[in-house]
Formats: sequence, C-alpha cells, structure tokens
Amino acid sequence: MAYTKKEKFAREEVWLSDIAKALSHPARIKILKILTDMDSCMVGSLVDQMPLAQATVSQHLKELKRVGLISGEIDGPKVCYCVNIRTLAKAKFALDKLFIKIGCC
Amino acid sequence: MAYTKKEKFAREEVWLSDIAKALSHPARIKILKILTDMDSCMVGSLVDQMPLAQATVSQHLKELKRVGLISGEIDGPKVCYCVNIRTLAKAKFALDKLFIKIGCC
DNA sequence: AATGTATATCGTAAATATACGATAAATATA
DNA sequence: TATATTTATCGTATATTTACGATATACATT
Repeated sequence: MAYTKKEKFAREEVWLSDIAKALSHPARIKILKILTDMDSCMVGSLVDQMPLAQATVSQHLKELKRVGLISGEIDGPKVCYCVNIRTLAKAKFALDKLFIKIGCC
Repeated sequence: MAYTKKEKFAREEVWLSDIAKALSHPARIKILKILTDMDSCMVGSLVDQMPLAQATVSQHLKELKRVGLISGEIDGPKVCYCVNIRTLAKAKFALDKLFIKIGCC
C-alpha cells in the first residue's frame, strides 16, 4: 500500500500539484523572493539569509530546480541561481485557470 | 533532527506555503473541481468520481478543510462540501502578490 | 429496536520530506 | 602542488504523507 496513485489523475492536475508542492515550504517561497531581491544570487549569500543549514538550502534549491522554477548557472566554484520566468508564467496561467474554474474572483 | 523550522519564516510565507501544500496533490485539485461542477457535493458521489478509496478521499477532504479551502455541512447522515470562496480569494491574492514580486506577468 | 447508509476515524505500512553533519567535487589562490 | 572556498551529495534520523481495510459514529428506514 501507499504506492502513489498520481498517474490516475489528469496530466495538468499532476503538473499543477507538482508546482504547488514546490511552493509548499516557506523556505522555498523565501528563496524565490531572495533571488528576485538580490542582483547577485549565489548560494552563499542565499544561505546567509536563511535560517537553515547549507545542505538543507541546497536540498530546497534542488526541489525548485526539479520543477523548473529556478535554474542555476555555474560561475567558477560558485553557482548563480535565478527564477525561471517561463515556468513561473506557465504556473500562473494554470493557477489562474484553476481559480477561475472553481469560482474565484 | 528533522524538527520543523517553519516558525522561523514570515507568517504570510508559512500561510501561503500551507495553501500550496493543500494543493500539492492532484486528488485535492480534482476534488475542488468536482465540488464546483456538481451542484450537489456529497462525499458519496465525490468518491465515485475519484480513483481512491473512501477513507483516502476523506483524508484529502480533511486536508482541504484544514486550510479552509472547503467547508462541510452536515445533512442528515450525509455531508455536503463546498468550496470556500473567501479562503480561495485570499489565496489568489497572496499568490498574485508573490508572482508579481518574483517577476511574473 | 434492528438494519442499512454515509462518513469519519483508527491502525498501519510504505513512501516521501525535512533537517543536519560530514564529505566529495570543482575551482580558485597562495 | 597545497590550501581555501563554494556547492552538491551522502548518510541518517525523525516527521509527515499517502493509501487502505476495518471499525466507529450518526442518522434513516423498516
């Protein structure tokens, strides 16, 4: 038991739920905000602004990367992350569609 | 370890991440859609349209209820659920704010 | 009162998420 | 080449999620 049944649902529902999952931890929401606020977006300064250990921040970055909400560019020994506007726009569109469908606004 | 650190984040980030968590499974997105499509919204007919056991659907309903996205009204031995537009609007507002902040649309 | 119907809750197994220290890998600098 | 810096990954502990069958609860009907 407890094998997932996500394949039993519509493709778009699965995709949107996956985006929602990526946003389902305050650390990841904060990371997106910080990446926007800073001009530079190296992991080091990101970690400085987060109440979490470096390994944990790295893990959260991985989750955001997984769904394509951010992408990282290697810059010497450092990595510079930024928000992926394309995915963001797709997510916004899908969310708007859902909210309209279920009677909001 | 693995104790949560969610309290270390801003209140609104925690709230929004919690809404996102509620939307982070396709079953729950589908439930919201079904509740909107049907005029009636009894758990029984909901379960009929879901590829999950009754106990599992009930669990998903509980999660949606937890964050206030739906509320249930007891009607005899049955329970009628409907989407809570208030919470939905609040969520939409918070999401829009986030998306605008992080550079979308 | 007994039985049926509808839903929630309990118990539980497996999977996934969260957090961290330690370490690896990759580059830069002395 | 040795050392420092930066980030990802590994290993691991604990918590949470997902799924279900079984059972409890609450109301209706016979």
